[in-house]
Amino acid sequence: MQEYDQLFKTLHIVEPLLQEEIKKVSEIVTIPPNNYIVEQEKYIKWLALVIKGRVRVWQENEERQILLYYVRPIETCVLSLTATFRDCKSTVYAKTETETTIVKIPVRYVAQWSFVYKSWNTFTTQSFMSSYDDLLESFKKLAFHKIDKRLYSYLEEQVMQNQTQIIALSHSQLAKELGTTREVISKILKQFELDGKVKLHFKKVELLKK
Amino acid sequence: MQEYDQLFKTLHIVEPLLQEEIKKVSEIVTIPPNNYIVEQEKYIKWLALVIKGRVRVWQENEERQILLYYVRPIETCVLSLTATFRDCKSTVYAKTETETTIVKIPVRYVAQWSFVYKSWNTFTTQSFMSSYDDLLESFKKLAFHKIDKRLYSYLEEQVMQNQTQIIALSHSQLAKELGTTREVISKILKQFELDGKVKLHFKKVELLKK
DNA sequence: GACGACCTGTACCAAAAGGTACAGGTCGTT
DNA sequence: AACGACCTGTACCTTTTGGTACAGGTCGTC
Repeated sequence: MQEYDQLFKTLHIVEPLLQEEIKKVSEIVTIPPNNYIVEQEKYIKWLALVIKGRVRVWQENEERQILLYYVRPIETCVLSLTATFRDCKSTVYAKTETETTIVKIPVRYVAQWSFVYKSWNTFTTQSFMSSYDDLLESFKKLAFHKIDKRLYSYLEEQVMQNQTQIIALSHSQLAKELGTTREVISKILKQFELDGKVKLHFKKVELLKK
Repeated sequence: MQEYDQLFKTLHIVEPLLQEEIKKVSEIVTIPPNNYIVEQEKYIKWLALVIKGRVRVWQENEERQILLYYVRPIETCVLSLTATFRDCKSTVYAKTETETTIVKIPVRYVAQWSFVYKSWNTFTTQSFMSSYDDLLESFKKLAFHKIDKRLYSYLEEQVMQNQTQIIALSHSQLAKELGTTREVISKILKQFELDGKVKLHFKKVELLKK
């Protein structure tokens, strides 16, 4: 299967035995947009590797949400990974944003392989590290930057990842990404527009190049 | 050496070969209070395991600080651990708060052992996971809770960890822990006192039992 | 016991962020 | 083209947090 070959190549999984095992125990599924992958307080039974599509991962409380990160091909959701090892409840939400294809690997193999196969060990370790660093960076931004700066960073990030100057999100969606309210986003965006940083369209923000 | 035996026991390091290796390549050092262990932007050459004492780990920018966590016996600083694996620059500060004894293990062994020794693998993995979860929890608090609630949580946390109702920190030290300013802390603490939640002393806060 | 360094409390003001209310716009559907 | 659902802009107000200024307290030490 072509999906597996791509997966192995990207993750540098070279051991034939490991490749065999993955093919044997995993399952490839395609999920429509707007479906939950993990829900808060639910147990996670498998590790998900995203092959195609995009998954949004966030935290929420009663009245707010805040984005943690997006999972794109081919990354793995590290939350999923920590949950995998501890076999415990998830404290975050993950939902598909586009049609998404994932490889599901049952929990019990994940830890065991990391001791047997060097490339699996490397992959899981690397995953952890980069996620930890990312989270640390997010923490710092949240602690020290005001919302306007965080919003601008967010827009830049989106532009870079999607390779287009248009961010197709409404103000209230942006508010959810940043853990704030619609009005705040509206005001800041309007100010950005006055400053010549963005151009506003209906349900779209265009980031103007400097 | 008694320090090593305690270390092995706590970390469940059972392999005689690994115990040998650790003794051979590591170094035990005792550091006076208020010394930096890692500094932002500096390369980390070894992994530190705290055997005795207490290390404060935080982030800062121009005008503020915010606590990430404390390292106590026997935990390891995961930042140190991620840095260990990626052999890259640290983005946080770590400083001893009391006289602290640490075991220094050179970077190059840490990754390599985790593939050879099951207990080392388990230790590093567990370390990662719990740190990731902790950070996630901190992120959530920072995103959703107001300062008064975060301050109260912080006080409760200190009481639990130190086994005393007295938190021996000045208002400005508390402000640094939570990434805010002295005045804000003073006001909130005064309100807590009026509410009968705490009793204020000079450079000390006493958390009253409910 | 006088001095300096640092701590605490608070009045007052400013900035940032959040919330209410409402006017008007966009767009898909019927 | 009319309706409803949702989006955008904004005036206005409140709450939260931050910053200035200063009065007075605590404590070590010389």
